[in-house]
Amino acid sequence: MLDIQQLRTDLENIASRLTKRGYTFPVMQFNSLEAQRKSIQTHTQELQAKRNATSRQIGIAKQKGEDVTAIMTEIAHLGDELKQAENQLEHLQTELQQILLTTPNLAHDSVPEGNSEADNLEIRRWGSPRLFDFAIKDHVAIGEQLRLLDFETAAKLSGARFNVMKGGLARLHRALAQFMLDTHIQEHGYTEVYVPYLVNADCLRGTGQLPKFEEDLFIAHPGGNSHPDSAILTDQDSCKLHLIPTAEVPLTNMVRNEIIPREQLPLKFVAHTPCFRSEAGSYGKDTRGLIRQHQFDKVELVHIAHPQESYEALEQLVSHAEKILQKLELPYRVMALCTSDMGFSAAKTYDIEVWLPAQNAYREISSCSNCEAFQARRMQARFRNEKGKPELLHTLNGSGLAVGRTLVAILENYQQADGSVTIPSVLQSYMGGLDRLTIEGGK
RNA sequence: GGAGAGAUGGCCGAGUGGUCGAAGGCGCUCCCCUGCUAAGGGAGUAUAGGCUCAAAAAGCUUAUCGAGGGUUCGAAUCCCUCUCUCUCCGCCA
Repeated sequence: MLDIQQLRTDLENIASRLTKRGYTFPVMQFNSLEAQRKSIQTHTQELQAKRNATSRQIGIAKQKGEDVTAIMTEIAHLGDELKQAENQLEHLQTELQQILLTTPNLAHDSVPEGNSEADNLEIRRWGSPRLFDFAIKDHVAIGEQLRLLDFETAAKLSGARFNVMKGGLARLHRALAQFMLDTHIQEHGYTEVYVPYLVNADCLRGTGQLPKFEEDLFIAHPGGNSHPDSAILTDQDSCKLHLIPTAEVPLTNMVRNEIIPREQLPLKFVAHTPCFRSEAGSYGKDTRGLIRQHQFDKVELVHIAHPQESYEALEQLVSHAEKILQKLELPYRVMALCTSDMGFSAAKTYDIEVWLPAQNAYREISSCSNCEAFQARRMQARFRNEKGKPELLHTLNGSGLAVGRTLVAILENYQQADGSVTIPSVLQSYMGGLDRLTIEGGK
């Protein structure tokens, strides 16, 4: 959420900066609502002040035993007038709030301008793609031939965009998550956190998924839709829980409505969770394989930082995610997303893209963003600054990494001519010493 | 699932219709006193808005006592709904 003060005083500048992100801010509507809000709020508060003063007088008069009927008749219709004004004001505030809640964050000055992902800027590359002297298979072919990856069974259980992994592959998947968590808590100073996978609407509003992107989420009603309360309470947040689309949501919302002591900053959290996404807008995209699933695991990194330190924190966050790929010896590149390619809440985003031989391309495996105060303002997440006053924090998040996609990268980059897959050396201890996935070993 | 108790400022805690944004205490900040330390005296100490103002400062003002409704001229206080916490019983991975 943007700062409404800033919008009032610097509207044209902000609107033009949002245009660079491909967002058209409703300037006229905002101005008109603001003008109305101003006059009606002033009017409302005058009426409230009058009511308060009069009521106080009545109290004093009654204590003295004086007759109050004169004062009472004087403000007889104040109540109705006030109620009407309050209703109008509330209506306007809601509309303004709606605009604020659906306006994306402003891009940081260092973000490259652009109209599509083609305008993203490559920052650096690490490693070089392996040369193959046999026909490269994609991860689906590799996994299915090893009989460790089973989309047919997954479809029977749940439908498209789900997967079933077995044997060594399931274990490798688990090993990856463990390895990532261990690296972040032991080498990068993160606090491991276990979080709920179902969260309330306030959380999703806090991180920016709601109200704009509800169609991307899965919703869970207690007792399902036949729940006796669901008919009446459908619109209320209380009976609606959403499956988390990323652990960013619960991790970041841990500081919602909190004031964090300065000396505790930065907070660095890591969690391994499943993520659930409806992928409503991506029909026909990445339909093959593990790349785009309704359910996938991710190890998520979140920083809660002092505003002056958040851009330094972003660089650290990216380097922490990169470290995982380096240890796994997977080639990757780091991209600075351009203005039009960034997510709703981000002020600046780096994507890490891993090399996938079968696609002959780098594909996103991590996205690391500094949201500055955008989420913190929605969440009222603050710290006590040097003057002792509460001030909005900066929040950052990044994948460290997406486990499913990392698995894809390992299968494809470590595939062998005989159809087996060697296991990266850092993972072998997590696999009971196993160094290779084979058909025989998968049983 | 059954029975009961509760939710007040950074913390503890008083407050059951009227100058209550809220006593008192702790903590914190500043000042005074004091060889040092300890003790003592005084002042201050919530948050988010709005308006005035070029701006700062300041002033005026509104809202907030778990959340949302209601009653009332007036609600921390009364009524309703919800959420959460605690105690006891039952059930349970």
